[in-house]
Amino acid sequence: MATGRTHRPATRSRGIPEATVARLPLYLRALTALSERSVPTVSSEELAAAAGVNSAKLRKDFSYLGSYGTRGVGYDVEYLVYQISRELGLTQDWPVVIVGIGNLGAALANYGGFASRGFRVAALIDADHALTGKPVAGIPVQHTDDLEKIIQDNGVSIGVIATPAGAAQQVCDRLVAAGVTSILNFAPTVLSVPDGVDVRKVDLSIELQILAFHEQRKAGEEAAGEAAVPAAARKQPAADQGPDGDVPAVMPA
Amino acid sequence: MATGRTHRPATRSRGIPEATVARLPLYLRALTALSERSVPTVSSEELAAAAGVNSAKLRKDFSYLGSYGTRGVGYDVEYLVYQISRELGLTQDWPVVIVGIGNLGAALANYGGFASRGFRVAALIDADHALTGKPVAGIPVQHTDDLEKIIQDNGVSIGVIATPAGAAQQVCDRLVAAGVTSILNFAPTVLSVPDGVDVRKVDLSIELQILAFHEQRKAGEEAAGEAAVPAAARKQPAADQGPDGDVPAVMPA
DNA sequence: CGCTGTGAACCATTTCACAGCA
DNA sequence: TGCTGTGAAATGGTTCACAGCG
Repeated sequence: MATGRTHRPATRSRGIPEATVARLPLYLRALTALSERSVPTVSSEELAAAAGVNSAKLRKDFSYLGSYGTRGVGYDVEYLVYQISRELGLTQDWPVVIVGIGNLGAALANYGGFASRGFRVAALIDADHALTGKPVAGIPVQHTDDLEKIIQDNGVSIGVIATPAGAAQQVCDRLVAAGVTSILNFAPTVLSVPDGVDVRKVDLSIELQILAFHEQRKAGEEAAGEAAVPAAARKQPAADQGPDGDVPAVMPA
Repeated sequence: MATGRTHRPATRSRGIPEATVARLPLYLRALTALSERSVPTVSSEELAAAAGVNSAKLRKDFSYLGSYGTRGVGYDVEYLVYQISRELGLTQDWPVVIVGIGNLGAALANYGGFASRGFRVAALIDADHALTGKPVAGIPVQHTDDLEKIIQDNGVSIGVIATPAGAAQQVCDRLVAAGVTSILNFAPTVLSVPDGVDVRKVDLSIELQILAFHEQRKAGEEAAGEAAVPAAARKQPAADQGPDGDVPAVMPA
């Protein structure tokens, strides 16, 4: 979900639904694997299984791109790989900067998945002078002072923020001012950006919390009756009121 | 969204929409920040701004939890923190294991956001004997051989997979067999799991590809020269290199 | 009066089911 | 005949707009 105020009201011309765009990389990955095994064609059923979706959805998705299949046969793997790559803009080179070279930033710099598609880590940037010049994943870290120059010299339009939360907005502002128009944010903060700038966020803690929600519910169902919930809680900075079951509760204070 | 074949047919009783659940951690984070600043109450408008959503959505979301606000006033911060925490299951302790202690696994182990909520890193597991016993983030890495025992001894129900793609399904199967019912997957693979097991995935490469799609489109619009997005993005025309020739993204390890 | 809570309208996405082509 | 491509229905989510309460 793009976070920024990026609600393009009506994506003119080739309006591909956002949900479809989000699945294209999935199809691409599955197709790439098939391509490596020299599989010439796939049916929507097979490809859907490999991508983890159902076949009707896949066919509908592809129908937004055009009619690239052959009835009675399926899809040509190589051809589809190319079409999807092109649609995603992966047939061009995307220089990317990573700002914040801590544990996570270093992991990202080393992540093979970047280079393998159209992405290229153009620079690593950190505010810590002690890191400046030190190579991480074979690339010397540069100092934040030079951020603007780095962006401009490399024609970077995509930035990755892996700084602590406190620094993220500031870094974001500088990236945007320097010309970056797409940001992948790993810092646990809501970034505000001007219109026209896309932000996507990845938040580990949020993902875990969503899992916890479902996990909790499973535990509840399991113990059919009430009064279940194992030895719970160790958290309680909560408000005065705070039994367990949801009392019709009225606000305290 | 949860990836696994986890279509629970009818979430009875407290049917909180998935989309709402996904936003609760966002609200919680914003509320926690307010709580730290000792702000007693917030309006839906203010809280929505802090969480990066609009106020109508926020109010609708909260209405699924119950009526925790006061008309004419707003929401009591502490009380809401408690209610949302409880709803998400964060009032209990969730031991988590991280499998695959490469760059990413180490970054995750060091990630403060885990511990700060109800999550506790119960164990780090890796297949590399050279790592066994070595402390990462203060926790000694254990060997994959002991995976089942570790899961059971610690009562772990949430597992994080940060292994290379090739090992992910196997690790997943073992985790599930040992009793794990929620998985956060960082490996670029579609995991198949039995019903009742939730899988969420985080894929860096996919996020970047989605950004690239929008970025490419911006470049196109710009060329059309309209009274649109001023964004001064520039990117290398880039050699429209071959359609394929890319390697499957493999996670660092 | 101000702000929450919520029915109802609206919009996006998914699923169904089948027509139509190779 | 088999599988794609796609209208149409169903579902899920968002936004509107205002009634109702503190």
